[in-house]
Amino acid sequence: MEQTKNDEKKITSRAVDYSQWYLDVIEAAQLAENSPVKGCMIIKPCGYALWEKTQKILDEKFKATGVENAYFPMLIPERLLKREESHIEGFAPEVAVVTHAGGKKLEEPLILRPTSETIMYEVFSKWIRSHRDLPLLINQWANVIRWEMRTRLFLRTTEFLWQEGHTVHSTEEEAQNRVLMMLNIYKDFAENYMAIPVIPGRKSESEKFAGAKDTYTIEAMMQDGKALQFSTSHNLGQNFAKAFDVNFLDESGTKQYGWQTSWGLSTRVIGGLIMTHSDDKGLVLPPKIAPTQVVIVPIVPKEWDKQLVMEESQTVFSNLRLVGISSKLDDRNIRPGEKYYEWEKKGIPLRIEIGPKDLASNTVVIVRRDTGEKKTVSLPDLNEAVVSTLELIQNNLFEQANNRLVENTISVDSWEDFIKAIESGKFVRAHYSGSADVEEEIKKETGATVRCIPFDQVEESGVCIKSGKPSNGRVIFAKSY
RNA sequence: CGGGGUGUAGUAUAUCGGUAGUAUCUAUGUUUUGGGAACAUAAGGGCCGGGUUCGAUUCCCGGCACCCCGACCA
Repeated sequence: MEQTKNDEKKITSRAVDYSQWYLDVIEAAQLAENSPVKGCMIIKPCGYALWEKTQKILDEKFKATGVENAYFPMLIPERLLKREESHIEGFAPEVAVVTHAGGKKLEEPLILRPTSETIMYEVFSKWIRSHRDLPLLINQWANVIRWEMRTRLFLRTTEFLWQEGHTVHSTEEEAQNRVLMMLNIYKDFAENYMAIPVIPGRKSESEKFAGAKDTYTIEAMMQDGKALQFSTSHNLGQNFAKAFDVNFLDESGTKQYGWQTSWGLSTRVIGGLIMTHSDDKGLVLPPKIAPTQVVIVPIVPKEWDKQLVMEESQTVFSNLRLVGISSKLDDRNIRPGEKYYEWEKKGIPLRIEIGPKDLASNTVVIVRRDTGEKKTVSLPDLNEAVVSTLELIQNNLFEQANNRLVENTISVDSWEDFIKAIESGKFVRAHYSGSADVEEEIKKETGATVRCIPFDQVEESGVCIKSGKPSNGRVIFAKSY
């Protein structure tokens, strides 16, 4: 009991530290002083570099499946948003509206896109006439505005950056395949690049996207045990196609509505990255997402060593570039200890120290950010050692996060255990009736929601944790960001 | 929008109804450099408006901002 209490304390204090790291390490700041725009973020270069890397990796994967990039307007006529009933219901409370422009009141207000389904599908209906125009596979990198009541840096800001993919297919089956294909790309990105293990599954009725037939998600666990919806992929069915007249003539000349999907991933994942790997020393970046993978710190205690050490550092720097490692040579005139602390705080995966002692023995010292382990490596083997160590770091970070996820996921069968488990920050596998009312009740009493109906759900008869009604499988409950 | 809290230097903080202090950061100089260097000098401050008072950064009222907790959500 005492142990649990201490752990909770530790977790809480960590959660507080994260918000500090957002500012210090990632260099983003929420707009505050004298600004009417609340909860927007300024992403400075070192944070934006992470987003650029994300864009690069995803773009490549999208293009490999035939998706093309395009761009649509940020201003959307209000009437378009109203076309699909459940869509407007879901988004109306958080939409920002432009009522005046050009010095006059507008006849029809324009909304700032909270997402682009409506304006894109209005256009798609003109682009698509025949089954030969399908599938239509479009992605857009853009900003969107959602006037949330409460904001939180990176995880929920008024304006955020994201990519939103939108596709139209001639068959329901093809659309469903696309939905799962994109979810898989997100899972690959989360696990193999950001080293964040995720649980893929389907959203419950009340958590799904406004206007979708089904929403699929990958859910990650932060260090405090709370869930983060990493990204989602929606099967829109024909809901929007019917509202926006997205139709085509099939082989037999019959008019048919398209089957649509949409899928997105936002700057929220940068927050997730920080909250998954950071430790008490600061940020920890997995090598495959780190804009700078290695920092080289030359050590020059005596002036007469300086030239030799600097020359060697330059050589190491150039050699690393040859094997595709991005590195930084820190030749500032400050003490080495100060540099170590700075780069550790910024999460650079690997540090190379080069000094006179190393030159004498034709070696260098490499230090891992994740474990702090120091190793002496002979110069000719350096490139190889760096490449293999970065790989070890990448794998270790995933392992650590995955162990945490596995250890903190439990199955429970009684309401008392359920409450206890949720309070201690676990992912809980429990039986559930599937009714939205029951979910609402559980949320009110415990703060937990259905994160997803996992793909690995096993057929098993039981009774709903709250209502006692029969259920044939467990879903995942957790508190979430 | 409801409940609670806080506004002092770029940052973090202290004190006080009567000259606002410390650390850090910044600038310059000297000595330093294998885990956050030392000394010297300089620069920099009370959210906004009103009231009480001889005098307000302090007390009171109003505004604004920010933080935490709820409802909303990627």
